[in-house]
Amino acid sequence: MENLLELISAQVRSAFAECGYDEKLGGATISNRPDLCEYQCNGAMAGAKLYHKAPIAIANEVAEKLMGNPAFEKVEAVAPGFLNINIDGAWLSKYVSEMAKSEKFGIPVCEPKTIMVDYGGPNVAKPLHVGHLRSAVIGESIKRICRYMGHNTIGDIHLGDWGLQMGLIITELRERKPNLPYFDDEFEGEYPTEAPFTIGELEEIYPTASGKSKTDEEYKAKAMDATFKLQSGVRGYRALWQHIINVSVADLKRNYESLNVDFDLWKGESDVHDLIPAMVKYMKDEGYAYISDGALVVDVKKDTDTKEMPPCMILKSDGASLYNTTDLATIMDRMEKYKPDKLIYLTDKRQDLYFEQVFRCAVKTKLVEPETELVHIGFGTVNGKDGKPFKTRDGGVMRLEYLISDINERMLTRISENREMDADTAEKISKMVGLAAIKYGDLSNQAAKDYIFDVDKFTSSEGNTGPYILYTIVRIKSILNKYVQAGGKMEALEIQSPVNESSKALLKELSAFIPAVTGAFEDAAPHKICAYIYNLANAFNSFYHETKILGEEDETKKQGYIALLMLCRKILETCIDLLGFSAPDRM
RNA sequence: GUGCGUGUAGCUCAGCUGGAUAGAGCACUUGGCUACGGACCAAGGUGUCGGGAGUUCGAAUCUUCUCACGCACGCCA
Repeated sequence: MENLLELISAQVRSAFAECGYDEKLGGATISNRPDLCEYQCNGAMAGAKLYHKAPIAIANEVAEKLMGNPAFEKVEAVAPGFLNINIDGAWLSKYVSEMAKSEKFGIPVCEPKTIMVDYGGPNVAKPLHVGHLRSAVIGESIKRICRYMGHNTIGDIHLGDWGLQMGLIITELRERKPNLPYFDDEFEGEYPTEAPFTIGELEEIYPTASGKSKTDEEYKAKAMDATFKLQSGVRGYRALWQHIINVSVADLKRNYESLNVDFDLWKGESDVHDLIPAMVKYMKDEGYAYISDGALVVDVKKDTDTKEMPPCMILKSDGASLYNTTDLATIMDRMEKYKPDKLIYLTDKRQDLYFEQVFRCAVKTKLVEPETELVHIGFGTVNGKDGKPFKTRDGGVMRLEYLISDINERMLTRISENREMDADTAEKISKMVGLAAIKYGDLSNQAAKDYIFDVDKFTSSEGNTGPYILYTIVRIKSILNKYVQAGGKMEALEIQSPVNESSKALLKELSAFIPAVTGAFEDAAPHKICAYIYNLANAFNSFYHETKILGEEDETKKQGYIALLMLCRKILETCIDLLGFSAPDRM
């Protein structure tokens, strides 16, 4: 379906053309003066210069042509040359009614592309903390938006499961349990299927080992040796590594599940380890890579650069691979296996320059097709109320798990204050509302900016918050429920023409669904969906307070309201699903 | 030093492909359920859009200079 603004613009454009002006002038926008009109077109003012005519004269001519157009209730030319438009109620309701019957509310069918979203990026054996929140939450939403638009979308977690960190863990394990068969070079039997540690131990082992390596040179050397042995395939080390992955991934899955985040692929850095030698050889053979200060690099400078652009490093001077190497090998692997048209990465914005280098390198070395889109979405920091990075009270790193349970507890208290329900249900609902609070709090901000994680604000049901959106949905569900219980039918209901200002306002908001979602997709900006549903929820609540719905005696009108509510609920639910959370039946 | 980002109401944030009087929410004040969820709704005041200059009929938005803060700038990820 065509977006409503486009339909309006099309009418205005042809009016401009009929008057002998460039039709490009006819673009309409939502009015920024809702007290004067609903939609506006400013083309007459832009046209004044082109045609050496007073803008108001042009506007008058165009307005004249649009008079009597069934789509409009009012079109007037206002000094100095604005075209003020009000849409016809019946025409609008017909449009919205059409939306309600269309697949995906009329989102235009696109030519499907393959899009890979690389997000999450946790390291194994390390607990998730606040820093992991944004990548997961924003990435999940972008993935869902791409998918909803009709693209073949693949989410990959891109685990940090290779390198020195693994060597550190193995070293520390060896210190503690030297008698394990994994460390016995003579051992030729089957290794145990059970891991010799729990997730709790693992989470403690890594920081301990990391701390030791910073002060103890000998220990560090051991860790590097262990890393080397692991990477060269020593059997016991590989078996131990597999245990670490298994234990850790099981825990990660549980954590991501509680965030309603799921990945299609659980690939990691280790998956491309074997591809590196061939890739390096290729880059050398084709003359892309050369030695500089001992390291192997690819130049990625461009003539148009206004800034310094360091080369992209492929191998360190000791010959070891690094972050760049695995990322490039991953790109190569993805191109081969999935042939993506677009790759989207979500990381901290401090990696902007890094990704620019990697992308340029991938293009230059032809790892990707010239038309492959490479996008890095760098997000800002999660800060506390003091504007500094979010910490626990004692200044430590905040574990994501604790952050979530804090919020859930708060929601649980709120629910118990307001409703009577059994403990299990209350807990379940508090988790749903808590998740909405966290995700909406994050997603309603522009990704690139830092934001303040304000627990009081996020969990409040007043203002632009997740709980407010959920409350609105729950309210609609409750009304619809009552309607059904009273024997009302849900089928073949037609949305009727607006009866008052608030119902027209609601219809207008509903009609803005298509541009809201397509806009969020094009800019990879979930906050646009938040802004949209906040407006929609407001419009619904105003309508609700002004209109008697179930008490309406005119049956046609009443059914029209129910149809309106059903659409409103579906659109809200669709949108929060795109954001990555869902609404309970009660709260 | 070079580059990137940010700066909008007391606070948290929208708006940034130029348009009319710069918007929300919170906080503050007041009003509203014998109609469907009052976790709601309605009404009210708040601004050198960091500052200067320029382009334009018209600038928060574009250009340029400048200030403040943050970040990144080859062997970390």
